Amino acid sequence: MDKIRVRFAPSPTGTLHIGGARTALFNWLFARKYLGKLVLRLEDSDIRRSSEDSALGIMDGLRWLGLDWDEGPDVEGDFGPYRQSDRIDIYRKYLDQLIDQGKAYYCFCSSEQLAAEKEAARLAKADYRYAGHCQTISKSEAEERIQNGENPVIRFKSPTDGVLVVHDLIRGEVEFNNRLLDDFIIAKSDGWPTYNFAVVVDDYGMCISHVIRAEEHLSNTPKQILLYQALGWELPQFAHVSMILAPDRSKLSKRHGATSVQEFRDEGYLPEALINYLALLGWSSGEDRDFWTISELIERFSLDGISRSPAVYDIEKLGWMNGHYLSAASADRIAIMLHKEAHRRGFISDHSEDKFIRVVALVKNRVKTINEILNEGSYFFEPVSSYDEKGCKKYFQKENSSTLLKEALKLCQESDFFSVENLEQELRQRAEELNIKAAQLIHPIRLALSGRTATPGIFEVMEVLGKNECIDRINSAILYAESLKSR
RNA sequence: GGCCCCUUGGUCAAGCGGUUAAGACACCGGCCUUUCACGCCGGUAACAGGGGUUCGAGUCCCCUAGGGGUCACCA
Repeated sequence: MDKIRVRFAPSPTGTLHIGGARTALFNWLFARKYLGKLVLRLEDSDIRRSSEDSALGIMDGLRWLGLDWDEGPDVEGDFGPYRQSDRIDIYRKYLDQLIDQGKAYYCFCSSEQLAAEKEAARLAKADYRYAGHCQTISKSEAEERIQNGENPVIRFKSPTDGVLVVHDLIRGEVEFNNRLLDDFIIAKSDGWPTYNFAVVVDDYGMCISHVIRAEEHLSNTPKQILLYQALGWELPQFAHVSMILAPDRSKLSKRHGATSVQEFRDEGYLPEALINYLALLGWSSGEDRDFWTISELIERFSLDGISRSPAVYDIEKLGWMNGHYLSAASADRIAIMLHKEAHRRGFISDHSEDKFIRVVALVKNRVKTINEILNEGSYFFEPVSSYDEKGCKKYFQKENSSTLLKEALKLCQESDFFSVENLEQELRQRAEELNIKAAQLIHPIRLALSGRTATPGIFEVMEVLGKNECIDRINSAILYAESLKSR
C-alpha cells in the first residue's frame, strides 16, 4: 500500500464540534496506526465566514485532546500551503485547465435569473437543474465580457447520463445517477473555488490516500469524483463516518447543551475521557471493553469497526466515564486545573496549597466533573453557614443530640489528631466505652463539620480540617442544636 | 419533494445463517459501608413492520415505515 496520508479539514467558521473532534480522532488513529501522516487543512475559502479566532480555537481544541498533526498551517510540510486562502493560485491553474479543455465554462447568469428559474421549477414541482444557458458562450466572448467588468462563476460540465459508483470503505458501493447532477459551480464570482472543487484539488495536491470524513459529504462525493476524472487524477479511498445525533435524534445543536470540545473542557471533562467516549461512539473493536488508553486505541483501531448508523450521544455515559478518569487522575494535576477559580473563591492562599491538594484528592473520586469539586469541597475552606435539613432532624434534634455532640467535642479536644487511623481508633474506642455505635458519633460530627450528610470519609475530613477547626465547628453545632431545642 | 445513507433494549453496542440475542450507561432491587460515591450480586428492557431465499434468518434479498444526510456563488 502506498503511504497513508489522511487529513482533517475543518472550516474555521466556529468551534471544534464534538462530531468534528471524533472525525479528527478517527483520522488521527488511522494515521498513527498505519504510521501515516495526518494533515490539518483549514478550509477557509469562504473568507467572509472564516476567522482566525476560530482557526486558533479549533487547533487549540485538537491539541487539548492530544490530537497532533504532521503537517498543517503551523507545521511545515511538503504539500502546503495548508490553508485554502493561501492556495488561490493552485485552484486558478486547474480552473483554467478545465476551461481550456472545455470541461468547464464561465456562467454569467444572474442570481436573480437563477432564483426565478428555481422558483418556477418549484411551482412546477420539478427538480431544478441549471439549464446550461452559458454553455454556448465562446471563450473569446467570455473573456471579453470579463474584460468589461462582468464577474462570472465557473461551472463544471457534468455528464447527463451514466451511473457513478462510490466505493466507500464503510458503506460499500454506493450508486448515483449522473442524470441528477447539473452543471455545478466550481468557482464563485469572486474567483474563489467552491468546496467541491477545492477539496479535490487539495486532497490530490496533498497526496491524501484516504478521505475519512462525515457522512454529510457522501452525497457530494460523486461531484468530486467527476472532478478527479476530469482532471485525470487517481481517486483517494473514501470512508464516510455517520453523524453524531442529539438525544432527540435531531442534528446536534446549541440547544442540546455542550457541543464543542472547548465547552466540554470548560465544564470539567478530562481530555482522555472525551477521547475514550468519542472513540466508542460509532466505533467498536468487537471486544467487551469500556476503558481504552490512547495506545490501545491506536493498536486496535480499524475502519471495519466503524458503525454505519448514526449515534446518539449520551451525556450520562460521558459523565460516568469522566468520573472514572477523574478518580485515576492525580490530585496535583486536577488542583492545577482548578487553581485559578480556587484562588478567586479564596480557597487557596499563599500557604494553603497543600491543603487544597488534599481536599482535591478526597473529593475528586466522588464527582463526575472537575467543576463540581470546588462546590463539593467548599466547606473545607468556608465556615459552615447552614446545616442540611434532614440531617438536623436526625442528628441535631434528637433527645441525645447534645450529649453526643459534646462527646464528639471532648473526643476532639483530647485527640492529638495524629493520623486518620488514630482518629478512627479513638472514636471507635470512645463509642465502645459509651456503649453506642460509632455511627452515632460519626453522623453528628459530619453534619457539624460540613453542614452536610455526605462527605468523604469523616476521619479524613477531620484530619484535613485540623483539631482547632473541628473543635470550633462542633462548638458552633452544639450552640445551634441547643437553639433548635429552645424554639 | 428527488437522490443517498441508516434501523438490535431509553442510549452506546456485540453479533457477521444455527447463541438461553453479550457487555456498558441509565433505571430498579440487594450487599458492602460512618454518609455519598465506588465496588459486588441480581432485575426490567431489543432484533421497526411485511414479504421472500433457506432445513434454518437479527444476520441474505425486496417492499413499507421511521430517522438522518444532501440537493448553495457554505463547507
